Amino acid sequence: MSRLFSRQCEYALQAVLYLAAKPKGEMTPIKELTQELEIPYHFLGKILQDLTRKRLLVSLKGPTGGFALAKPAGEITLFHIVDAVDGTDLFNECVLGFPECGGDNPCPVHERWGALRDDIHSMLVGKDIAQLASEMKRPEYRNVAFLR
Amino acid sequence: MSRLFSRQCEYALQAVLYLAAKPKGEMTPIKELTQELEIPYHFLGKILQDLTRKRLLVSLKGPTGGFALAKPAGEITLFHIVDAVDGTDLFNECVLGFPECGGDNPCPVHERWGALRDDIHSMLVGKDIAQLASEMKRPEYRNVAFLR
DNA sequence: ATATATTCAGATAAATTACTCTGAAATTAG
DNA sequence: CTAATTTCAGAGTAATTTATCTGAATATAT
Repeated sequence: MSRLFSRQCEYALQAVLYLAAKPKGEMTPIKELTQELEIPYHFLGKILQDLTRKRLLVSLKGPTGGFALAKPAGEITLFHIVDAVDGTDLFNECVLGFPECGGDNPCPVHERWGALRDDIHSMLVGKDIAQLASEMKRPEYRNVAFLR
Repeated sequence: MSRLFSRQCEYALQAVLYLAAKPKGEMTPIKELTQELEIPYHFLGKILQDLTRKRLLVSLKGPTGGFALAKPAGEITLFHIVDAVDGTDLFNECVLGFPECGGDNPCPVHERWGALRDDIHSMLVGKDIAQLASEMKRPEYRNVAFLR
C-alpha cells in the first residue's frame, strides 16, 4: 500500500498540530491526545517519548503533567517532525527505486520527480505549525475533530 | 521511513520499464530481469506472476519462455502498475492521516496536497512506458544499468 | 522420449512496522 | 506522608511486508 508517511509519522504530525493549537505552555496528557485524535494510547506514548528525546517536545510527569512543544510553534515546521520520525529518504532516493539513479544517470521520471519532491518539501516547510494550527481554527475548519 | 511506493511496487515499475525497452513480443525470463535490475529472484517471480494474473503481462513457460507486456507499451502507463500493485490510497487518503479530512473538513495541507497529488498522478500518466523507455535509450541515459 | 529451462503454487522464514502490557519513577494535590 | 496521576523504560505480541525454499507443471530443443 502506498502512503507518503509511516503511520507513526502521521500520528506524530497530528499530535504536534494538536499541541500547536493549544495555549502556549499548557501541558497536554497523552490521554487527551489519544481520545481526541483516536490514536492507540501506548503507541502514541512511545512516539511522544521519542519526540521528547529528540528535543522537539518537553514532558512533565505527574498530575498536571503531559507534553508540550519544546519551542514556539512559530519555529516548528511539519518537516522537522517528518525528519525526526521518518527521515529524509523520500527526498534523497530515486522514486522508482533505481539505485544508480542520479543527476548524470537519471531514471525516466528523475527531473519530474525532482520538481515534485521540492514541492512536497515546500509544503512541509512553507508554513510553521502556528500558522497551520491557527488556520484550522478559522470557521471553515471548525468541524475538525479536535477543535470541536 | 517515508516512501512513495512500496518496494514491491518499485520492483514492478522497474521490471515493466525493462520489458518496455525490449523488442516487441520478445519474452524475457526472470533470471535476466533479476540480474540486470538486482532484484531478489523469487520475490520478482511473485511480483510478475501477480502482474500476469492481473493481465498486465503475459507469460510463457519452458525454454524461450519468460514475460512480456500484455499490451503495446504505448498503451501502458506507470499508473497502471502502481494501481495494480499498491492501489490508489495515496490519491484518496489524507496525507496526514486525519480520518475526517475531506473537502468540507480539510486538514491544514488539504488543498496543497490535493494539487501535489494531482501532479504526481500526472507524472504517472503523462507519458506511456514506450516513451519513458525510449528516453532511457538516449545517450544521456546510457549508464542506466540495464541498458549497458 | 528425454533433458533442460522456465513459470507457477504454496509454504515458510526474516525483517520491519504497528501496537500492547507491566511496572517503576516522578510529580502533584490533599 | 499518602494517594493519585502522569511519563518512562523495557519487554513482548501482532500484523504486514519482504524475501526464500521446494517441488510440480509446462513448454522447448534435441
